[in-house]
Amino acid sequence: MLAQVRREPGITRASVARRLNLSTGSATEITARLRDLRLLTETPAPVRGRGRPTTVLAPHPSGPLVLAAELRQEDWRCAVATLDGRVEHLQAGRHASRDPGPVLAELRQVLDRSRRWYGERVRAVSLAVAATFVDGHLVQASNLGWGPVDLTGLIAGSGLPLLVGNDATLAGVAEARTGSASGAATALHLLVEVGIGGALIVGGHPVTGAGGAGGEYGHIPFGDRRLRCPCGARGCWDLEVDGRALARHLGEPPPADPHTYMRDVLDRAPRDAAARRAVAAVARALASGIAGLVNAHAPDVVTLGGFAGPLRAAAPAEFGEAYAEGLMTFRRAQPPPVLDAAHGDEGALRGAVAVGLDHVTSEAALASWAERHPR
Amino acid sequence: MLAQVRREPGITRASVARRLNLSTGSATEITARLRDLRLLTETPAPVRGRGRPTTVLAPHPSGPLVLAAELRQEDWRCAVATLDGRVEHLQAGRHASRDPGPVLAELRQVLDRSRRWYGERVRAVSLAVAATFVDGHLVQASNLGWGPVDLTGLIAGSGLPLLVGNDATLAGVAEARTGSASGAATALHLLVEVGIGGALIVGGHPVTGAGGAGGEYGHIPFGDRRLRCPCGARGCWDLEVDGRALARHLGEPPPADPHTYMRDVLDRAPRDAAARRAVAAVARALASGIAGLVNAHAPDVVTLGGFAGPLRAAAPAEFGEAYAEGLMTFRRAQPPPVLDAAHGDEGALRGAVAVGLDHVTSEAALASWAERHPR
DNA sequence: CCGGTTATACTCGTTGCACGAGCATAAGAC
DNA sequence: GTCTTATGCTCGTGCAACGAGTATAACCGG
Repeated sequence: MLAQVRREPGITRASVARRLNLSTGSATEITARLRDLRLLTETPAPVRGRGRPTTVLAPHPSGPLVLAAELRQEDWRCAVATLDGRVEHLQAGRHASRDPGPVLAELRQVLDRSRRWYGERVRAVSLAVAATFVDGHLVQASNLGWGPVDLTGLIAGSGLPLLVGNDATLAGVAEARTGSASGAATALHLLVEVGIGGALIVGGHPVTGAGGAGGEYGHIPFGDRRLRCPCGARGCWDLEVDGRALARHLGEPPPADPHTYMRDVLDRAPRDAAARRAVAAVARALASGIAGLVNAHAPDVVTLGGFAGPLRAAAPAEFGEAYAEGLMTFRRAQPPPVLDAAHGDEGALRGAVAVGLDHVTSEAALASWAERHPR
Repeated sequence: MLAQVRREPGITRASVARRLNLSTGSATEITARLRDLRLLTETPAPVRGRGRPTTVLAPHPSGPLVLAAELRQEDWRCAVATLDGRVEHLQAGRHASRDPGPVLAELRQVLDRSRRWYGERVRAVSLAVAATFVDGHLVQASNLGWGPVDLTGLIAGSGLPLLVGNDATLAGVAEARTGSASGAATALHLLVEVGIGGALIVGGHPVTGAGGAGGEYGHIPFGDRRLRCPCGARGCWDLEVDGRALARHLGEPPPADPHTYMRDVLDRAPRDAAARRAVAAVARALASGIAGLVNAHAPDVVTLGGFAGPLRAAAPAEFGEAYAEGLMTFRRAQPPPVLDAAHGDEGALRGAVAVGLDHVTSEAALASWAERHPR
């Protein structure tokens, strides 16, 4: 029932019962239990037509919460979410420094303040970072210029679970749950920022492999094997689809900030033929790689985040052509649609919220919540 | 409990109870129910040490069965399996023709005979074919030289479910359940025959995407973009890792039968320097692609089927080097082990059995079985 | 304003399933 | 021959959901 409330916030009790094939008796009983546990409340629903009015199910005003935060290249954000998945932004800011220490100290302050404010209601803290994680440990964040960093200090002493995840993976989760890929059993999300990240989402859950270290789609060798990637491998797709690739095509030196560089080139592409050609080449590399991944995984839908959408928009013909050419013939009749992400740059944060709520509504977490709120 | 019996055939009732944290009362009750339903039988277990002797749980002698068959390039096989996953081969033979009609007619005869013999016990028919399936329909079997073929005729009129799957995918399932990758949460299986197929197996289930059309790992563009693949795309990995690739490296024309050709080249590689070099090049292409997939999916283990194992064995140094070079630096400390498949060329058939048993032990199928065997 | 219609909620007895405590049983150990 | 150990069986208990029947709250039409 909690899952249903999350899928359709503002749903009425009667509809939930229908969706879950519950008898009215069971619905009564279950809602009463959830109300007593301070998980849900019922408020009279606006009446529509005949029949006895039903109630709208909503998160309990003193029910569990998830704190979610996102660390991006230049800034950070913090938000709080209720059981229905509604997100309220709390605070945001630019990093005070390029080093992990001050950045984490600032985030810790914000999290501490929020925890004090919401008290026992906070049941999990969920973090999205543009970084590679192995077994919940940040091993590398090339975007932020960080090596291995211990994030557990952010909530040390609170006893709360700290959930961490890659930003592209979490954005993919958000798209699959409530975004452009909602309803798709298998979805592929690709996020171009500096390099390319992504995730295959099956049944709403990312396929992240051993230790959650999967989703490094940027390091599949779709590119030129003569190019060495900072990751250590050769021919990485990463090198073909971001600002560094644009600079190579334009015969310019590698940009210090590939992110800003790409924005500039995309901006001037409509007027500048050379920029237009470079963008088209990158769009082709993106589309042809996507086609390869579609061949391998047959997603129902592909979603594009970050610069991936604008790249396609800037060279739609080349993108479409390379996508079609890269597909196996039998897939060309009904290729998976390639859609722009619905969540924009909120995706990673909303994905972190989703994962946090998954945890909070897990069997075990609900049991521990029930112990604290007896009767 | 049925799942546990399948995971550990020959397990005793007492151990099952321990594994599932069942009280002795529940174990008594559940086994009694399953016995009455003709799903399990209990036979006295060989005594070991003190204590009251327990019983071994085994499939009921008139319990449900799965018929499994595999269609390969030149031959076919048919087997029957009980709930504990034990497989008994029934019949095998070479194809009478290269056309689907006679081949399917022969297989249909064999299946019909088996169905008559086992009667109502047969609850599913599961098929492994070296082919691409979309929504359960065979759309292409380039290996067999078939286009779209309707397989439902194989069991028409029986009312049984026909489960179909790609051979590489099913072999991967077998490896993940009971083979070299058993216990791995995420496993990658790669099968080299003509071209390369594979599957990512998460929690024992293949990630097959929309309509089950995934797993076409051979058509990821890891290769030379100038080469056009029969599949319609360019630069497919397929073209780099099979007999056709060996022929290109040896400067010979594309072989009519890449399968036999590869066996020949592998055979003479120890004596023939040119063959050795060609094999090494192919082993490198294989390993470097595997490394790319490991970067993307972070499997716990990679298993090699078909010619993939022999290719590595013929050029272990080159394979290992290309594998390591293709990995992201942070993965090199503990790269996923690359193991030869444990099931050999039985993999696909055993995978088909596994999928068939999954179906037979599903909630719905057990309910329908229970209706037929009341009390 | 009042019975009829409709949609939903509440009550209560029933059912299914597993648990746990206590007792029974079958083997080896002393 | 008893003791110990491991397991199986019986039975009363509890939980969760169901279904049938009843109650309630809105609209509708006269």
